[in-house]
Amino acid sequence: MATTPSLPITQFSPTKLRIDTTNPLSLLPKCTSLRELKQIQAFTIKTHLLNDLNVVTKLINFCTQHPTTSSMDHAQHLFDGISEPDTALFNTMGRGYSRSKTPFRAICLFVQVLNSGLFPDDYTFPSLLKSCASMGAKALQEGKQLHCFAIKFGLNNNVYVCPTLINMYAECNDVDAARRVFDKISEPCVVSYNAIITGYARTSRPNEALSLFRELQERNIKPTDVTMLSALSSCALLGALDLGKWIHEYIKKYRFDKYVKVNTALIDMYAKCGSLDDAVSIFNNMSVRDTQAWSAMVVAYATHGQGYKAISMFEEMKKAQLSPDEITFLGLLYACSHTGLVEEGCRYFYSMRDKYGIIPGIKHYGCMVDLLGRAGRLDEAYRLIDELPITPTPILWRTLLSACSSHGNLELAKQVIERIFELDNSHGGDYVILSNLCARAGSWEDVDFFRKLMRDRGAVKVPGCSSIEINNVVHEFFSGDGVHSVSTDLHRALDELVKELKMVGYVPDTSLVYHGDMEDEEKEITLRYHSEKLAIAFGLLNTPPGTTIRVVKNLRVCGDCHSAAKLISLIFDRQIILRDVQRFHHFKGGKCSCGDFW
DNA sequence: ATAGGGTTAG
Repeated sequence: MATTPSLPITQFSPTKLRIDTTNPLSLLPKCTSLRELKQIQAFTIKTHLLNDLNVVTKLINFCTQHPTTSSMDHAQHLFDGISEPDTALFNTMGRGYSRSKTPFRAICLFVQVLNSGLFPDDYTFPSLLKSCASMGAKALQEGKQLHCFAIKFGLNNNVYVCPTLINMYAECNDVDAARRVFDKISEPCVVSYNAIITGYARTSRPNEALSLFRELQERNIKPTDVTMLSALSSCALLGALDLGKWIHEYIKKYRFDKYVKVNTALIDMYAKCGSLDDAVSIFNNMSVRDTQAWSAMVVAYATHGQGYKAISMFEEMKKAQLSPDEITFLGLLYACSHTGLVEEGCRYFYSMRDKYGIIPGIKHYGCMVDLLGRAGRLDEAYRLIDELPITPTPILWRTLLSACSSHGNLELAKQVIERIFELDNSHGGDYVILSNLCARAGSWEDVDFFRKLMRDRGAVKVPGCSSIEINNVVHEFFSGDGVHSVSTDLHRALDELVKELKMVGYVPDTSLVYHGDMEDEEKEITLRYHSEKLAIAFGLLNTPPGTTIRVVKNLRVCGDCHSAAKLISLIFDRQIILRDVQRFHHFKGGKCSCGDFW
C-alpha cells in the first residue's frame, strides 16, 4: 500500500517555496502534522510573532482541530506561554478541550475568562454547552448556569447559541426545558428544529418529534439529513411503517440517500417496523457501508429471531475489513442468547476485550445474564451479576428474574427480588412475576404476601397496550378493554374467534392470569381481551384476506396470546408480525420465528 | 475560531 510521504523539512524553507517570511502563518493550510506545526512555530519565534495573540490563536486552533494527547499538550504549552490571553484565545482553547472530550477543563477555562474581566462572546458558548451536553444529566446545573450567563451577556438569542442551548438541555435529560428555549425563538432555523426533534426522538417521545417535523415542513423550512435521522428514529419507536415509507420516498426525492447515516437509519426503521426484507434491501443497495450500517443489520437479524444470519453478518463484516464496535457486540450477544448459542456467546464475549480491546459495558453483561439464564445456568448468571466490576442496575437483576420465572426456580427468584428491592421496589411487574411463580408452585400464602406488598407500596404494573396501523391510522388497545363494558362487534368477533381456535386444539392458559381469586371462566375472559388479541382480531376484521397483520406491543407478549397467534396464522392463512418490547415474532403457518424460545 | 446526528441488554 502506498503511503503519503511526510513532507521533508526543506520544503518549508522560505527560500525554496518563496514564502513571505514575515508571514509564516500562510504555511498553516498546508500543514499536516504536529511536527510540521512545530517547524512553522519556529519561524514565528524567529520573526518575533509568537507573542502575537492572533498568531498563537491560529497555532492552537490547528492543534485542536483533530485533538490527540500530544497535540493538546502542545496547545496547552502554547497557551501557558501567553500572559494576557484575550477572549478569542480562551474560546479556541476551550473548544479544544470540548473536542478532546475533557469538558470539565473547558468549563474551568470559562471561569478564568470571567475572572480576567473579559467578556464572553458568541463563540464562547457553543463549545461550553456542548461540553455540558457530553456529560449528560450530571452537568445540568452547569448548563443552567451557562444559560444564565448567555442571557446576562445578551447572547441567548444568538443563532449559534440557541441550538446548542436546546441540545444541552435535551442531552442533560430535560427535554421540556429544551422545548421552552425552542418556543422562545421567533424564527427558529432548521438547526434549532433538528436539536429539539432529536431531543424528543432520543427520549422516546416520537409523537412530539414528528409533530415538529410536520410543523417544519408547513413552514417551508428545508429539512437536512439530520432531520431525516430523527424522523426515521421516531417512526422506528412507533413502529409506524406507512409513515416510515413516506419519509423514505421523501428521502429519495431530495437525495438524502447519499448519506450513509440516513441509510443506516432507514435499515433500523424498516427492521423496527417489522419489514426485515426492506431493511436488507436498503443494506444491499448501499455503495458505502460503515461499522454502524453493519451493526444495524446484526441487530436487525437478531431481533427478528435470525440468530445465525446475525452471526454471519458479523463474520462478513470482518471480511470487509471493518472493526466491530460495542453495538455490534450487543447485537451479536443478543443473537446468541435468543438462539440458545451459549458457548459461542461466551466466546464472543471474551473476544470483545481480548481481540478488539472493547471493555464490556453494563448492557453486554445484561446479554450474558440473559444468555446464561435462558440456558438454565441460573447460578452462573447470579454470580456474574454479583461479581460485576460495575454497579448492577435493577434491569440486570430483572433479566435474571425472568429467567428464574421461565425455569420455575422460585427459590432463586426470591433471592433475586430482594436484590431488586434494594435498588427499586416500585416496579409492579416484578411482584407479578413472583406472585405467578408462587401460584405455579401452589404456594398461595406467598401469592397473597406479594400481592399485598405490591398494593402497600403502591407499585403499579404498566397496562398492556397493543397497536395496529391501518390506513395511516394507529388503533390502540389496552388489556382488558371491554371486559366490563358492553360488548362491541370486535368483542363478538373475538368470542367467535376463540371458539374456532378451541376447535383446533387451543386451550386458554389461565394459569398465566394474575388474579388468583377469580373463577376460571372469568380468568378466561380476562385472557381473551388481552391487548394483543384485540389488536390481531381488529386486524383480521379490517384488512383484506391474506394481508400481513402487524402489531406492536408495549410489554412482552403473553404466552397464551403467543399460542393463539400461532393458530390464527394457520387457520386464517395470515402472516402476523408482532413486535413486543424486546423482539419480533413472525407467525406463519402455525409456527413462530422465535421457536417458542423468548 | 462559532450549531444539530443513526444503531444500545429486559
